[in-house]
Amino acid sequence: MRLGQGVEWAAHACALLAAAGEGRGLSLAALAEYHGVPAPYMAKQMQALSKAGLVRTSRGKTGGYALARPADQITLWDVTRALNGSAPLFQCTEIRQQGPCGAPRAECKRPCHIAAAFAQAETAWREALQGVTIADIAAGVGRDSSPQHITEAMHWLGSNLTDLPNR
Amino acid sequence: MRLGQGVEWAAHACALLAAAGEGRGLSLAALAEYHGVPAPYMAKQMQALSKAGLVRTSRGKTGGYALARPADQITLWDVTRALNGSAPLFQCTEIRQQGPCGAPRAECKRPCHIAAAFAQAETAWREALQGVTIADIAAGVGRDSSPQHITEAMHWLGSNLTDLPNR
DNA sequence: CTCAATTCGGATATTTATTATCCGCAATAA
DNA sequence: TTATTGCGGATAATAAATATCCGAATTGAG
Repeated sequence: MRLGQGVEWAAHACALLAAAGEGRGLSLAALAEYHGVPAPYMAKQMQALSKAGLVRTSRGKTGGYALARPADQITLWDVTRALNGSAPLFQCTEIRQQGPCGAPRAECKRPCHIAAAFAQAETAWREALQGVTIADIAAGVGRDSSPQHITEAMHWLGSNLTDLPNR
Repeated sequence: MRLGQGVEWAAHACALLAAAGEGRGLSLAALAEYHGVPAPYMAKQMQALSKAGLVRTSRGKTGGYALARPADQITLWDVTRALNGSAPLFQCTEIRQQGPCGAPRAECKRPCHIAAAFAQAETAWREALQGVTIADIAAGVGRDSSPQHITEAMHWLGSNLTDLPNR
């Protein structure tokens, strides 16, 4: 089992958009080029973010993507759910009701203990992701990078930024 | 993304073996029949449990499976890892090093912040599963079942149990 | 001690989901 | 109007999970 790598791409894209600043965005081509990934597939991830309301878009000559709300109000869980869906990791098929000694339906009002345990574990996972925002990620990256690298990246950003209309 | 249903089957099988008692086991055919699942595929799950050392096996005329250690020393994480592997849910492909502004290797000694956040979330998930044992599951099932159902299941167990050699 | 019954174990097809891509349509700014 | 951009559905290629089979090993009975 493995989380789709689209989640990774989308998270990096959000972090980059956070660095772009409020109301400013990047085109799909710029996002794909910055991360060195194929544009058509990156498009799919960005569309998912748009559909989930995490980014806002503008079409046309100066179109592109920008964060729909401040970076400290977008969590990694939001991104994960947008791309990977919110379906539970563990899906109970109620095999306790099958077989020669299957439990009668009357005793199955509450979920199976195994399913309940997995649901609780998944909640712990989700809450951990909800505690990390895109702003946290962006701040961390800035802290780890050398001033030289930051200058280089900011220059690249400056020549690719686009102002999005005030929604 | 979804956890394989083999995990569910294996967890139920372990709970049933816990009810069988110390040193007693069930054949593959019995395990499959009890849960109403195809035997050949159940075999695959049991083999994985055996390979991970969670159950011990005995071949021959009176062979079968039994728990390798007390049920309160086998956690749901053990079962999950045995069947699903211990590979991380989120696999970082280090795209921060790619593209025109790729981070130099010298700044990538520590893991990417996004990967670190997912690793932390996965730890929370793992620790939750480590806190639930097969004994907990078995006790919970017993608590939820009617005396009538328990009697029925115990009778079925009694006519299918097999004593495994003292390893 | 031999043989036959019964089991586990690894290797093998089939099905399903994910990944990756393309092209026509709608929308926007110059 | 026109060039440019994102959106959406449809479509191959790839990986994973599912389901199954047959050989090897072991045990109990004869």
